[in-house]
Amino acid sequence: MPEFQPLEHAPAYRRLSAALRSRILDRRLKDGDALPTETELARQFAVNRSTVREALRNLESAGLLRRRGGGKKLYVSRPTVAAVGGGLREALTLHDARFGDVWEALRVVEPAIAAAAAERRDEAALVELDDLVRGFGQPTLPAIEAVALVGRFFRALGRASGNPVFLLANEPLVQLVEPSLAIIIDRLPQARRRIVVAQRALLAAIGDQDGEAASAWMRRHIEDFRRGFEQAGLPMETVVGAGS
Amino acid sequence: MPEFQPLEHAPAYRRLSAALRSRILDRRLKDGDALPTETELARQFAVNRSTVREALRNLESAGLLRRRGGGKKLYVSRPTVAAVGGGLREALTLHDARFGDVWEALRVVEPAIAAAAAERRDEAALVELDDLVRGFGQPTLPAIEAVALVGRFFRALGRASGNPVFLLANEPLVQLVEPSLAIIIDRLPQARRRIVVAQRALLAAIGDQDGEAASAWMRRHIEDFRRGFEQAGLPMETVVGAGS
DNA sequence: GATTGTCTGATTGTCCGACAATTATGATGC
DNA sequence: GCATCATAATTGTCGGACAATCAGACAATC
Repeated sequence: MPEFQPLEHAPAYRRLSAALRSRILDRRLKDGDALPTETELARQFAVNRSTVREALRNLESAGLLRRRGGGKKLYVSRPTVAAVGGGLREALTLHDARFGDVWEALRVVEPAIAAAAAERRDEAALVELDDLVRGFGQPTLPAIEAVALVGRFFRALGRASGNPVFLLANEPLVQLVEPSLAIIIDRLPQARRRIVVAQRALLAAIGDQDGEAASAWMRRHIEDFRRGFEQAGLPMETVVGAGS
Repeated sequence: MPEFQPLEHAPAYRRLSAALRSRILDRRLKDGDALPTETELARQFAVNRSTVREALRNLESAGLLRRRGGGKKLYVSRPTVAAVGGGLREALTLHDARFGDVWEALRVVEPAIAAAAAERRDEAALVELDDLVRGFGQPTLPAIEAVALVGRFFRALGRASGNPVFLLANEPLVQLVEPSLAIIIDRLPQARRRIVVAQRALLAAIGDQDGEAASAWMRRHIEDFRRGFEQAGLPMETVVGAGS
């Protein structure tokens, strides 16, 4: 005998946010559209303004609504890559992802991203990557900024891949790996040089639209990263995001 | 001269949710802990209960707080895989991810998951996979349920991989692919047989802890999937999630 | 003893009304 | 046309209110 399902009596603020969410997902509310005022929404849905506000907070944190530059109006928006990636990073942190887990994913995903970027890159992406590689090459760069540049390099690769799925998968990995990378760059003097070499080789392969070479170099780059991690005295079982 | 940053006067509900969020992330509030009542929170943070509620809605939709089985109390929780994956699916839908993009990611990620699952699977995972394969083998199964079983097969693989990063990367892909799979199973009579063959081979490889074989079969399985998609008359440029 | 009914207090969901601070809007002057 | 300013509209936050319902204690019933 099948068990009964608990009958659902969703509170109004959730029904309301679901209603707005579905209107956004089916594009009846497009990216960039301004939402009516809270009072107006309250009138249309026949609920109190407080209820409307709870529903809005719900959608806001999902990245479906956003405030533009200090204004008060809410606009429909697509979740930004950074926001979605941040949520994923949070989730992974709370699920006790270890560095080894992240690295395993990096090893799988990044070579594919590099290959796709090589095959689909345009001129603008090439220029951006070149700038970043050049910037990282400067030996006087503080560690913090060096790490940030590596992050931007990986993100630029993600964009150059032209695949939004890669873009979104890439982001949390980069976010999770940045703190570890800071430690490595801080402790291992040779780390920077190895990164420079890899980045230059990647840039060349991408310039040649040689996906195979890009993928191979990225594989090497990621392997290097693991070695650096271990040489810096950090075990692969380290839980990522523990320090943040 | 660097430009001035707009000074941040974040509204109270956002500061409050940030405060709670950081307490959850640094484990001062652990998974499973019950939150104080809204009135008590309002007292402690010296804000109005309405403000507290807006902050809570914020965390609730991020999956950091959850209500347990019909109760009223809120408990700290880790975002579920399904919830995070759903958010990712939403984001990808709004970013106009095409089937080809999803497929490209599948081709990269799933073989790696299969290999990891083969190497790290335990008995329980093996039994579960066997059940699912057996269930899918029944020829009288309605299409809807067949699709659901395929989804559960992929999810079980993700769990068996023992890598939370894979688990979370897997989920949105499965969610995005399920509708397409339904169409394929509906239109192509041979689809089921090919899936059964692939699942059986995967199960065997995983039982043998043969990561190489599991990876190879999964690659074939995913290639099959693309062929099925095209034979069903759907172009790879189809925007996924357009119909939902 | 286990289940069911009843009471009581606490808590959530929702509403109403209010007001200061800030932003949008429209009129005004150049 | 463009800058300036007064005015209206909107958000953020507050206080209080009340019905619904949930948790726990206790009594009644089988």
